[in-house]
Amino acid sequence: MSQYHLGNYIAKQRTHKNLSIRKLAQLANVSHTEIARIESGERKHPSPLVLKNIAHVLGCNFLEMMRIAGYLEDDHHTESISSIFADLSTLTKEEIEEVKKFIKRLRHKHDQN
Amino acid sequence: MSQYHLGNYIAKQRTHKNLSIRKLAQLANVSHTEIARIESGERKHPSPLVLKNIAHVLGCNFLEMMRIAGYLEDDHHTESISSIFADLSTLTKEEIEEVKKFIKRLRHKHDQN
DNA sequence: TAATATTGTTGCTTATCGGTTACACCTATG
DNA sequence: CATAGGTGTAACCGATAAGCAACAATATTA
Repeated sequence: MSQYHLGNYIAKQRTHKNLSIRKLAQLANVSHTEIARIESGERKHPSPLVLKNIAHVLGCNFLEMMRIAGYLEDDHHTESISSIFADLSTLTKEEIEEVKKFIKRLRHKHDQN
Repeated sequence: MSQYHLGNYIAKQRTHKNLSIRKLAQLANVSHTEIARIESGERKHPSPLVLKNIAHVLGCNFLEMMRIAGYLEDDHHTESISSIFADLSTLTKEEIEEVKKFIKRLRHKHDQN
C-alpha cells in the first residue's frame, strides 16, 4: 500500500486540522478503528455514509473524497458542473441562496417523474 | 418497504427500457439476485460501484442515483458552495443549462449595483 | 521516576453485501 | 399436453465492512 489513496487524503486533512484519529472518530460518529483502517488503506471500500460524516467534520468536499475513493466517474457531465462551481464563487451569500432554491425547485420537479 | 426508494427508481428505468432483471444484470456485470434485492428494497446499502454499472447500462445519471440512494449530502448541510456542487450533480444537462442562465442573470443584476 | 493519559494498531465478533444455485411461476413453441 | 425457455424470488454461503475491547508505544504530569 505505497500508493496515494483515499487514506492519505484523509490523513493529510486530519493532521492539518490537528485532530487525532480518535478525536475525528468522535466528531464524525465513526469508530476510530474504522478511520485508522481507511487511512492505512486496509479498508478497501468504506461506506459513502461514513465518508460523508468524515468529510463534514474535516470541512472538505465530499464529492472530491468520493472521487478519490473511486466511487465517482469523471465524465463530461461533472466537468460542466465544475465550471458552474467556479462561477458560483463570485456570487454573494444571498445570491447563492437563490441558486439553491432554484436548484431545489428543479430537483423537486425532476423527482416527480 | 412501501416508500419510494432507490429500487423503485431503478425498476422504473429498467422496465421503461424493456429490460428484464436478468438482462440488466448481464449487461451491468452484476448478479441478477443483487439487482432484485436492490429493487425490492431488501438491499439497504448497495455498493456505489454496483450502482455505477447499473446507471451506465440504464443510461441514467449516476449521481442522481447516488442521491436517491442517500449517499449524497442532503439539504441539511447545504451551507457551503460545495453542497451546491453536489446538488448540481443530480441534474440533467438541460437543467444545468437553466441554472447557468439563472446565475448569469443574477450576476448581471449584481453588476448593476 | 512513577503514574496516568493518549496515540495508533490488532484480534475478535456481528452484520451485511453479493454471488451461485435452486425454486416456483408463467409463456411460447413443438 | 409437454417441453423448453424466460421471469422474479428464496436458500445458502463466502467475503468484507465496521464496532468493541485489549494492546504496545509514546507523551504528559505529579
